Amino acid sequence: MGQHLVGNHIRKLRFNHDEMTQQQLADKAGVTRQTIVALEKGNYSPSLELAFRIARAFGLSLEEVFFYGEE
Amino acid sequence: MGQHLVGNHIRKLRFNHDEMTQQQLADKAGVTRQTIVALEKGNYSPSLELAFRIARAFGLSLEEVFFYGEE
DNA sequence: TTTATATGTAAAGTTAACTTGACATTATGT
DNA sequence: ACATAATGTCAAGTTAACTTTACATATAAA
Repeated sequence: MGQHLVGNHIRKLRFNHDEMTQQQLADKAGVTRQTIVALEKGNYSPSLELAFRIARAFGLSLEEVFFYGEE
Repeated sequence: MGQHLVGNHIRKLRFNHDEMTQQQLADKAGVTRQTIVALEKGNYSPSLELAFRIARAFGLSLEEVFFYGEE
């Protein structure tokens, strides 16, 4: 796990976008729900490829979903 | 390795930015030169964290360096 | 009360990102 | 001719992202 400098707004965005559930987002992004849970908890940061798919699921750019360093 | 949907402009950007060498970029991004070589060759796509550090090394946003799908 | 949906958590396994180390090639300069 | 810097490539090892499975809790609806 270590300390992660990458954060995200996934949880917040899920509720702003049709109240998307973890499972729905996972399906759209092509990962398991556990992965979404881990990302929301900040356990680790995603691969760049997954980051793109998640941003795409929200119709947003990478940097609207993920940030480096403190918010 | 697999097929990667994520591409980058690293090699091109290196030459546009002070003709930065692979080693210099690696140092700035905090990885080994082998990692830069692999990324330029498209062997794999970086972690999101590394993607941020590389973009930062160029003073660019993530999506100015990396793209999803065909260019 | 029972059923279904959404979320939380945990642990073991797989895979891909990244490291380490080593050597080859090419070009530039002395 | 020799040295040095930049790049290419290969192989084995480590670690973190991601999967799979499983069970627990909470809420709301029938």
